[in-house]
Amino acid sequence: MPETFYITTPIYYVNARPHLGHAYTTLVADSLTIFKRQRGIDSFFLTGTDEHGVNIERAAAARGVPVKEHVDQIVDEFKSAFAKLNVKYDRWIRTTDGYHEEAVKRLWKILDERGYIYKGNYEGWFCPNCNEFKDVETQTDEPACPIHQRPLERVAEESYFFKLSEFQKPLLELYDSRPDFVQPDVRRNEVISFVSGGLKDLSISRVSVRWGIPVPGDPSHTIYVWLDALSNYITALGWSGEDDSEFRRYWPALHLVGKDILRFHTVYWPAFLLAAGVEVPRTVFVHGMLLRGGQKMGKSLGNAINLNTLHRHFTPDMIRYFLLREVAFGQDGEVTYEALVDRVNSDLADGLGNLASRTLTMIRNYFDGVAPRKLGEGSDEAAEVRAAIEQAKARFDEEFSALNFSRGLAAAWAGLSRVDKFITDNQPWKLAKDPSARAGLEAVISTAYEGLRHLVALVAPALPETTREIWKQMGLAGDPLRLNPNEAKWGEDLTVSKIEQISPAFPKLAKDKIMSDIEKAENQDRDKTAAQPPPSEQPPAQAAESSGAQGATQAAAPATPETITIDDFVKVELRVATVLEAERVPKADKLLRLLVDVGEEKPRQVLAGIALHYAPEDMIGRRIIVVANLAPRKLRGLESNGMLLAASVGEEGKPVLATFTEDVPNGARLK
RNA sequence: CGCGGGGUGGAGCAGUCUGGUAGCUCGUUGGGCUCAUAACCCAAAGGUCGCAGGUUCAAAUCCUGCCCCCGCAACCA
Repeated sequence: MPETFYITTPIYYVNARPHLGHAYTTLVADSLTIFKRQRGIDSFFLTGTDEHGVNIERAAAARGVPVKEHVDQIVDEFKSAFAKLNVKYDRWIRTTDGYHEEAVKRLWKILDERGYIYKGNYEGWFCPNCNEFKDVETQTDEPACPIHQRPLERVAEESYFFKLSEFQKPLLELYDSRPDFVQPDVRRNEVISFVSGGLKDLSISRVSVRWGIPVPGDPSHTIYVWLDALSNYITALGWSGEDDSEFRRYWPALHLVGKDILRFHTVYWPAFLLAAGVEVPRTVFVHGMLLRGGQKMGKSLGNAINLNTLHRHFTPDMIRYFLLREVAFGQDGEVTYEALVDRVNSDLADGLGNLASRTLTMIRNYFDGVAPRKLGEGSDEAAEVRAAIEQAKARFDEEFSALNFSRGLAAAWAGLSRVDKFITDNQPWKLAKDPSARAGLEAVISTAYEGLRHLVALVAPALPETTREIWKQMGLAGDPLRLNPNEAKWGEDLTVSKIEQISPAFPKLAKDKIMSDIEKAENQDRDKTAAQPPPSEQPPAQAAESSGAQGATQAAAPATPETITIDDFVKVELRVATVLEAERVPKADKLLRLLVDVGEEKPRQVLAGIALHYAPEDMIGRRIIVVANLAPRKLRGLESNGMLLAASVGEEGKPVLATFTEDVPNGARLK
């Protein structure tokens, strides 16, 4: 059977706008597909969108739009974002596609028939953003999702369960017998340790969610979105359908996923497949997160890299190359615009682009535009160049196959710089002035051209657009994206057409200007974001990262500055108070326990998260403003009866207490 | 003992699994060259690889202990 290659990205959850994180995984998959296709491997690249779940339902409702219309819009955004990045997937699956829904139902039936599904009752906490049930210690009345910091929902309902608990052993055997099933090893260890700790049966249906695939035979339930979503990897290929030829041809897959969705792909998904008697994936490769300022991108507003800003200053190839070269795939990677500009300038403009430019210019000037193909006897140094290129090709192949893109590209660039050195060492511009050195000149230029030809084909997966452009400028026929660099022979016969036009493939970027432009754009974004209503009012703002990457958290709806009436305002009872006592709350970094006199009979206990900026002793005797009619809330086991007012300063939201400069009695009301 | 990541020349990082001359990009200094996108080539300066022990012929790498930084979570009503 001929070798095939099937690669998938996560399907992206349509409650966030496409951002660099989505782009990252997708670009990697695209490049890897090009790499495989060059080598003659029958390949299939799948991506798509995950569109079911409570959260989507609610987001649509909040916008007052039918759910399908809502998701259609966001799907379009994803598609156009990827199109702009020059991504060429083979299929885009949507979990709302009819064929997918039918196949998921069939999967359910198989699991049911095989006895892995039973009906029970579920009671617990659910995060609508993660689409996951959470084990939380219920210290407070309203536990929040550890990832999204938003309130969890209490769910107590009838539910179907999947007997995940039966798969602890089979899964551990899988990890053990197939070390490459989960990669890299750090992740593998993480999963093994998780599964070793025991597996509970998994709730796989919801009665309160309508936007989903109905459970066969019991339409009051919908199928758990992760069961629905994960299935896409096989349903996309027609698994269990009328025509399952693609499934038989391409499955099992290489799944690229981010570390945030590790468990779904390495525990639940193979368990579902084992239960259904379907072959498990070939490999789940877990990549890291893109970071900015050491933080997961998008976490705090303002640090996300905006795709539009990126497109204004950089071509898709530059973005793609940068991500592949700069970030060690599998690890977290720091991403900055400055690093991007530097990379592009040194590797692409000064490196590849300049080598092409100088080589082609000499061909035009000395050979009337037709590349010489006479390598001649070949000096020792020419042989070295050839060896360097061969080595670059071998290493590139090895590293790309192992998904070490960064190292592969570094190897290619080592070859590139060997050619640069060769040109400089041999000074063809001097040979050109000496008619008797014609043969030598031909040999030098032929060698440089040949080196460039091999390198351009080699790095095509990382630079699909520009390598094509350079290829054309070089007067070469065919498509470097379809050429197997390993089959290209050194000095082989070629038809080379005359070099027509030489234009820089990568113009050098003006760093200072770009940096200042970007800064301006980012400040504007920030201002816009700041003007948005609070998250609870927004449609799908928070990113539930089904992407494996991180969220440029943006509002999907236009900003509508909210106003309140005077009636709303008078509901808030602000009163002057004096701090009587203050102390740190044990084991809490940020929390102070205050006893304040609000002019009532008894002082009140109020908790405040200001301990990082105010020492307890500084607080005593201070006159402050408290919100007096706020519902009591327990924090760290202590009841807080009110909230004190403070300005929130800077990005970190450093608190600065509100106070009076004149004498005001305790309990005085503010209005 | 909450979880995780990290500490490598001025900056940012790789290398650590599989011990064996400490590498890359940027920056700095000097030189060369002029075909090329003010680019390319050569040379140099610059590192106790967080600290302390241990294993070893040999440790950035393995083992033990410790220090520091950064996220996340628990607390920011």
